[in-house]
Amino acid sequence: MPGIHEVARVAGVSAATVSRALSGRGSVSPTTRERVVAAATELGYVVSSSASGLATGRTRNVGVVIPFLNRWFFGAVVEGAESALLERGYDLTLYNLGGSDEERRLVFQHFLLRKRVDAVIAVSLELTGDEVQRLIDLDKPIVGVGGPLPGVRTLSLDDTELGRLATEHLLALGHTDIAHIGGEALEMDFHLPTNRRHGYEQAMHAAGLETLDRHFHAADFTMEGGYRAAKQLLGNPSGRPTAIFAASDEMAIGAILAAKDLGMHVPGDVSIIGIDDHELAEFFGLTTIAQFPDMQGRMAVEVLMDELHPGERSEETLNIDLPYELVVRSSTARR
Amino acid sequence: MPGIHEVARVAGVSAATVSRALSGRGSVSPTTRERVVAAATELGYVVSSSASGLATGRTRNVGVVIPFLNRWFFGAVVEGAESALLERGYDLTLYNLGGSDEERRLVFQHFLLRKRVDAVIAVSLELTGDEVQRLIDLDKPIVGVGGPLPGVRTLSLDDTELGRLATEHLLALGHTDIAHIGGEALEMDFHLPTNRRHGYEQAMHAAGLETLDRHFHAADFTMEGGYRAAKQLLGNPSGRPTAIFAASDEMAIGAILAAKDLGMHVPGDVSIIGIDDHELAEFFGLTTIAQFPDMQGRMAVEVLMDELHPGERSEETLNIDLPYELVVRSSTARR
DNA sequence: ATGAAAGCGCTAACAT
DNA sequence: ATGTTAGCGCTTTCAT
Repeated sequence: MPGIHEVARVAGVSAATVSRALSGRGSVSPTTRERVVAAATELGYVVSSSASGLATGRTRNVGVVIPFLNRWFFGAVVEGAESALLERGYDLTLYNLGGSDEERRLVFQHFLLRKRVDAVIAVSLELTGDEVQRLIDLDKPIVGVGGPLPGVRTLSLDDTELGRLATEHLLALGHTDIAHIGGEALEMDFHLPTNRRHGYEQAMHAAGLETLDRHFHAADFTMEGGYRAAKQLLGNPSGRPTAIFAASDEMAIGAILAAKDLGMHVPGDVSIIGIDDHELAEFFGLTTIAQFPDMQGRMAVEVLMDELHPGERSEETLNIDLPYELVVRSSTARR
Repeated sequence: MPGIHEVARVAGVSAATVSRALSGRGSVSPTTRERVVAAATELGYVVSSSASGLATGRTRNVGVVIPFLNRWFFGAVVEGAESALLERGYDLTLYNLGGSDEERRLVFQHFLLRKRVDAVIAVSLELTGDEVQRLIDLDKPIVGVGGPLPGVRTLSLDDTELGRLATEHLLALGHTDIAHIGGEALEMDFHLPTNRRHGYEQAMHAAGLETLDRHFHAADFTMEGGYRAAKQLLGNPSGRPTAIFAASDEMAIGAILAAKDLGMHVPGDVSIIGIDDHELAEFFGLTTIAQFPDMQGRMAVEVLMDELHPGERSEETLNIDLPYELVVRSSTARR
């Protein structure tokens, strides 16, 4: 493992010049640069990130903190972030807070803080004021995905608007008996389920319709939860809704399967819409509102880079609305 | 951000003693240790991993290289590895090779090598001899999950045995017309699909049965692929199989949905078995052979730690067979 | 058991 | 444009 001095020797220059030539900082004549690059390549030289990090205070490494990895949404966000970081020469170190509170404490007390990361991306995580403060104290940029987090730049969806849009799609198709499968309000998820439900209620009321208690069921964002909720909703032949808006695609797919098991046709007997554009949505012909988690990961990286390398225009918006898009497939139809 | 000297000052000792007290290396009297720990806690001191890494040559960081993140199996492996690493005070930096060859080249030439990781876990990845050699040259332990990799310690399933077991389960239930939905042989997946198919063939032949060409379909390991393959297999009422062994749960679930769409009952008209114990398997009542990806991640970490901290007994086995288990649910039944 | 001092490999002022 | 030099913050001999 050759060091910078060996490269310097081979190229016939000083270590400082090698550093400049390879990092692009400072000026180096084209010819020397060429010789240095050649020497480095020949020797297979790669900088030591510890040494470079110690000297500069920058690690070229970003910490990504998520509540679980093994869900479609989170996996996709991480994937997007990873590839965006790689392009910029950054590494991604992953902190999965899935487990215990102990795990969470550890990550904050020891890991994030041990000068290993230059910045943090917090996905769907409600950080305590204290946790945020520690990071701010360290001068480490943070960006939240799925915020908002107090005092932190955040990318988030307008969940109320999403709920409204989904409901309006069903209303526009002539449905009036529209049920909603919502999420249980989890601490970690901010007010996502509540906001989507509000959007649903607003759209219903704006259309002059009542929202019935028996047309709402809460589930846990899984296929099985959606299946069970839909069985309840559709089980009683009298007064069953003609359309269901589920707060996630997995629940919506569960609802489709429940309808089928009840001998109903989708969308003939009941229209179903979800939110996500989950990888399985297309296979099930699910109409949904796409969010783009991988793009969310990429965007988070871009925001960070703005703060890390304050160059041209750095937007000062604290909270950025994420894009979404209605994707109409075959699970919704006119009444 | 206090440094080690500040802690030393507060505790009234030298920096060297702080280092010893906090790292556990070298001897420190219990009372001094206590004072040091108190001072460190009070100041909120955390070591700089760059400085520590530079001084010791160890980073307490492990690189995990995977072909995609956003598949159940890989997510689970990473989750398992992450939590095992966290427990041991290690970080995990993630390299997702999903994308281009360029991405892969970058990761190997620049990232893994830039002295940022102490070891590498390669999941379901066929590394070239050259890639393996570079890592070995750097004295970085590697362990493969889903190997085998040439000259590398590997954890892997006996896929032939898995194929045989799944098939034998169906045979034991009295089935003789057993079809197989296999995987396309992908470069990245070693010979996994081929081996599972061999197991199927061996079990059939051992039972004195023929394997029919029309009872085999290859798919792409997705639900949709399994759905399509099953439609082919079951579409023709004459000569249709009474049981299907799919090489993955996602394909098996696709097959269940296909059977239902054809008006067939599972397991009444057709028994279906998969491999994985995917998170959705229970919901679909799928009989399957469980592999335990999160445990695979944990085991990979343990093997690495054995090499990183050669303590007591370090097994010299190059290739470790992973455990699996038949999980019988409601998708298989007697003929 | 503890301290002093050398250095891990690089970068960034400062000179030239 | 390039070289010299002084650290970055820790760990680890080597003394004591």
